[in-house]
Amino acid sequence: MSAEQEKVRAPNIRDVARLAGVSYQTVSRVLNDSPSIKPSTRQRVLDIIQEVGYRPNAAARALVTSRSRTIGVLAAHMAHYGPATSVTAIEEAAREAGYRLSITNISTTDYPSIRSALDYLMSQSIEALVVIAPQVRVFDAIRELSIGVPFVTLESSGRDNGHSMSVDQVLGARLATRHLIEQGHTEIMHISGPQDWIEAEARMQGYLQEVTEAEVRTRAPILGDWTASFGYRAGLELLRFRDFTAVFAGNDQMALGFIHACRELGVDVPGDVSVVGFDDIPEAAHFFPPLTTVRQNFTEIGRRSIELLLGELRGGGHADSQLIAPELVVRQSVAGAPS
Amino acid sequence: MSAEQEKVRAPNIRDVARLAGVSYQTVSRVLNDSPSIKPSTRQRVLDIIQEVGYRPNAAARALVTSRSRTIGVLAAHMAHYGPATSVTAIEEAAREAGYRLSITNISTTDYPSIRSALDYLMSQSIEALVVIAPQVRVFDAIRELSIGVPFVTLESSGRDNGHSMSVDQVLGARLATRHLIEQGHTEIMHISGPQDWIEAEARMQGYLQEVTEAEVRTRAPILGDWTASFGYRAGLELLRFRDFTAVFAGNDQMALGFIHACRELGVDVPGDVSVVGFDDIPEAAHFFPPLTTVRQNFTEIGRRSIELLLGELRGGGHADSQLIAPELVVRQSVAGAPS
DNA sequence: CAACGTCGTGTGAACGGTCACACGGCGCGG
DNA sequence: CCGCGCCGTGTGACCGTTCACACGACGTTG
Repeated sequence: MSAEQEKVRAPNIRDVARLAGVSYQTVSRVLNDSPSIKPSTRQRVLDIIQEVGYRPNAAARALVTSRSRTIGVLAAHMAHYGPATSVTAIEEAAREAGYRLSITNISTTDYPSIRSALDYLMSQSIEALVVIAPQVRVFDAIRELSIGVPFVTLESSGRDNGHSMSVDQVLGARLATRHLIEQGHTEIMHISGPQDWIEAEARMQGYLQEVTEAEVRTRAPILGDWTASFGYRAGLELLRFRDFTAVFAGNDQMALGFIHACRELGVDVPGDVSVVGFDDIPEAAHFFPPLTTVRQNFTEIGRRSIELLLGELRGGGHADSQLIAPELVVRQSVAGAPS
Repeated sequence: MSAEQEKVRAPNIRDVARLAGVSYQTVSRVLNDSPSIKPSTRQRVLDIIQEVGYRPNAAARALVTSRSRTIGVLAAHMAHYGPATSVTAIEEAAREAGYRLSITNISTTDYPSIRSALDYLMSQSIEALVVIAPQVRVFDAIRELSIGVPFVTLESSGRDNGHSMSVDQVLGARLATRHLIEQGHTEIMHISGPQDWIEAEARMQGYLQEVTEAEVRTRAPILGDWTASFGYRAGLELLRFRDFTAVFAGNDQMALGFIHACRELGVDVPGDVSVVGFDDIPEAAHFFPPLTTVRQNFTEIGRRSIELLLGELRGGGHADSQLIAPELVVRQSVAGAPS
């Protein structure tokens, strides 16, 4: 009976105006802090707003200004560490700038599913789009559907379309591979991510570049799926022929799985085989052995992607792609090549 | 010059109506598939819609119906495995039901920050709210701010407010502890999560209950922060006195860190000390040793929370809290107590 | 002292939909 | 043959805000 808010319409701008003894336009001006308004009037309006708990209606605003103040996020595997971390940063930056986010996750990357996700976002009249779905297919879809809003793609280095914001995957992979080579390894396997992921491809390129440059024998990478389980199974398979002394895994999870397989087969890491991962997930420092890996700053990526988008939204001129440098984190999963 | 869409206003419902030779109301009826409409008319309208690429304007709809079709999500630590997984499921379920999500993440759980997050969501006139921020404080804030929409809290078992949807944390903790006891352990440490997390508290309760029931000596749990690093440091500290033979960690990460410490100090897991975790993150199966842990189905939680909210939104009568059973996953980090 | 710019404020229309209601035509029962 | 109900469709109002423009008062300038 006390808090029985029986269909009491929320106060609108005219209610506030009436109570403050001004016109609705004046209230609107206060809301959008327009310069020419008498301080005393402003204060009076502000007081009333506070008093009645007035909240501007976002829908009405969006309707009349035709600006939704919404940024769409299209993510694949949003639950993974990297994307999730970036999304968090994106959300924070967007909120700070007065934008809201509309996130959608795609579980499969087939064309219809991308299309439907994009449709879903467009139907909310997003003003900009962030894509964290680093599959080649997604980019094709975006180009093809030619969405009419500024967009930025995360984690898509190498595929420079003028709208990307990513850690330099190629460089990261080179760092990892070079580290292995510097330790004297000449037989280096690469367990890659899925072929259609741009990140996976870029890391593979980096590996390949470094390996050929150092005139070390190139080996055909094996294509995984990012999971620890795959790393484990791949390890079991690979270790039947001990014709390598080091492994560069496409991410930390696969590295973990691989190490698991090593242990099960009595192969010592790093004694017999050295391993380096990619991402530096928070757990990597506590793997056994603590994993040498390549750190990417996902937060930075997220933050800067919104910055870029916002700039484009305001300024007009669209900013260029940016590449963020990754960092090799040396721990204990790499040793010199056994003789 | 080709795709130069110079400020061409998107087609609206009246444009479609004109082109189809009907009134705008008829188009509206087609959109909301109202029953009484001649099939031929409907088809004609549909064709035009397709042809001109008409998209109903969500803002206009929201304005007139005063239904935003938006569900708010308030998350703490959205980048963590559990929340991220739940959010993914929530997103999918919501989208399927024609709702969109507005997600906001809080990094600190002080009152102002919760309040501002809630404000942010309310200003978007969300129709319902999902809270994945299992701190006591958050609940108090919600109650106090008495948001006028149905809400559900995830991961808050034990704190039954009639709106929760969670895995039974107490049961999970009992399962874990009992498993240890059944293996003959009588000196069991518990590394808990932060005290103000409801989950942490519930797991501690479960541990305490089981331990007292089995008439095993109770030990004061140590309060951690969920991170692997904490588990590691705690391990280093704890292992100075080897007065326990088993550890129940509040989550898998802390278990990992603890095991890391063990290894560094030459303590064998599970030979000298048994360890069980909580969550069953995908990596847990590949830890060394593979971690015995308690699995919670985060996807199920997310899915069902939306189901509950949707029911309340449609039906009216609000559903009860639900508890989902966790599952003990036995791997290799637990052995019998050393004599 | 008239003309003019500036300040602070108000008025009408528009944004793109839905809702409530009205309306003509047609089949059917009394 | 008239009245009634139903089917399919149209008309006006309204949701809550901003935009374009107008307007009165006042101070300044020629």
